[in-house]
Amino acid sequence: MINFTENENLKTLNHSCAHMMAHAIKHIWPQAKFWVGPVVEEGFYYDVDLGDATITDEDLPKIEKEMKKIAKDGKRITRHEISKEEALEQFKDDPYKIDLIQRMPEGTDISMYTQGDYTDLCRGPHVDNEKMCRYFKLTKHSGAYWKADKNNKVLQRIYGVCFPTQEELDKHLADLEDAKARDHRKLGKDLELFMFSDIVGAGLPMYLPNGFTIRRALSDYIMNKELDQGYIHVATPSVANTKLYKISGHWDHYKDDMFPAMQDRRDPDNAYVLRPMNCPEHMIMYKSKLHSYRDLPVRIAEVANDFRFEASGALTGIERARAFTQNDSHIFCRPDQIGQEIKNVTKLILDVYHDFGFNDYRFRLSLRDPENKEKYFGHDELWEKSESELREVLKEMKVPFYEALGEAAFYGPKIDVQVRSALGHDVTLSTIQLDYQLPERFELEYVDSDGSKKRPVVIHRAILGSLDRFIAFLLEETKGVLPLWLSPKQVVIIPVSPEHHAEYAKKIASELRAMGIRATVDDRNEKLGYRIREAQTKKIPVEIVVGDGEAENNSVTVRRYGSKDQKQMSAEDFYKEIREEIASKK
RNA sequence: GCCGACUUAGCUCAAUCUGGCAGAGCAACUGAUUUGUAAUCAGUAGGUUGUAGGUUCGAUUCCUAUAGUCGGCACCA
Repeated sequence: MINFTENENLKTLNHSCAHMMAHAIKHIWPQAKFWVGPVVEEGFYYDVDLGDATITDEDLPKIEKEMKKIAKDGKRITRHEISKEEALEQFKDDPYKIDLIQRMPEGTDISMYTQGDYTDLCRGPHVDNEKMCRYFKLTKHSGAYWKADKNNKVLQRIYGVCFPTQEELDKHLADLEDAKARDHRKLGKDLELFMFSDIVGAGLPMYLPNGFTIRRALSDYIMNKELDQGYIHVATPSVANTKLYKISGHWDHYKDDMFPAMQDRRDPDNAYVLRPMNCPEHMIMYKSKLHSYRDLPVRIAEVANDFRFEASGALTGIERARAFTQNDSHIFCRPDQIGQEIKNVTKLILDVYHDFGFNDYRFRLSLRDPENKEKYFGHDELWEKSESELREVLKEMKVPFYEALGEAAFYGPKIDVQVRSALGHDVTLSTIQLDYQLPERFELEYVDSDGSKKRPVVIHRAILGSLDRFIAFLLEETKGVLPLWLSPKQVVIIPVSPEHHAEYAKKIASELRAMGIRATVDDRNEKLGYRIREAQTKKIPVEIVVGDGEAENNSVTVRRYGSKDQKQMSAEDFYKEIREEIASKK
């Protein structure tokens, strides 16, 4: 997918197109006042204040029509500069422009761009003439809070894309359509992986047999990886007393994002909540016995159900749900072990991504917002220390990363691994979080070599993130064609004649099942072509056809998903081949 | 939560704009057919049009509320 900010020519063109859209909007709504109209990864947008008017779906074609007219008219786009004072005078009736101008340094000249009867304040650059912006499409619109603050007025935001040629525009629009076909919500329905019900409730996924099979395979996979790395697995309850979250600090910081508490009917002092995360339980578990400095790190891991009352507008299939399953762990270590532990986790992440063949991900160092320090626990010195510890590890490991202010957890900075969903959402898949706060709040200790009590550090980490989000991403990456080892149905055996060959087909299936391979027989009374077609549309990785020839010499005819080639081989050879392939997780 | 839109059979969609008996394909079921690599034929059944109100002689269609879904915004420990 094209990133519009990466190509200077495309960026300029789209920015000019944003101005042309503003030009058109001004013709239709003369009262319109404009905020900003930048080029972003997915194209351009402009934020507009239309007074009491809001943009609806019907408005986009109207604006497009006016834009077409302006483009055809082909006015030159010209630049001139005025002083800050002149700008303030010229835009004195426009609070948005005043806001922008006032933030510019004293004494600087402000550049203005004029095209026909429309003039806008802008840094530029722009194309020479509006006629260059002929090949555009307005893609979506929405309300958007002024300055991204929900207490501010909602402006109307309109998104669009612009290309030098019609062909490129058409290609891009077709690509956007294709992306919709890989949406995990569509694949989840088509492949019968999971479902939702408005009676059960919004954001509460139910995994169907196929989806559950994938979850179990992923869960086994990651737990085995963790066992290799010295993790220990535990299970803790999905509800806890609110006291626990008062100690952890979540009650103050996170209550609004939790499901409402359940009050004990007999005891007004007791209430329980569905847990939004399982760190506090692991803290309590650590604290339940005395730890020697020799025993650290202790790596407590759990595939845990968590519940967060996400805003209704945030729910997105199983990518962001209100009930989900984290692949969570808390590493309790000595301060001198932090670097090595973070390195180990980073390696594990890279290892897992390699297993799944992921290439398109970015490490993000998530730091505190220096403008909003009161949002975070802990003093400056500790934050600076933690942030630089994480930064050092990434540098040392030569993992490319970028830094993002304001993305830290309230208790500490993070290393997040970001991926892009089919629809272009930037989501966190894996996370590593350094935490000095919870050990403090839970008064965790270990006995050091000199016999004194010391405070351990906690590293929170999730590799698959949540199984749910991971499945969503995996589906979109693979277009629903999962690797063999994860496929809910691995092999379907199709007897040429259900009447004559079903017995042999069932024999093959039962031999495969005895090896732990998920095999079924399709001996429905349908034509062979029909059953082949269904195996393909259900994306079953291996289909086997058996008839007289195969039954006679104990062989199978194998065809793989997406291929028209067939290969006849002995059943024994096939068993060997498929077992190796499953074991290799390819 | 905010702005905009959508919700019709198990699924994918018509009919809604302009109120007047709600249709199709696939899937399901029944029967015929007995199959060698992407859809065999015929038939049957399937709906208080998300839910609750309102307007109207009459509402899937118009209005209000509500739930869910979708695109963004905000949020995302």
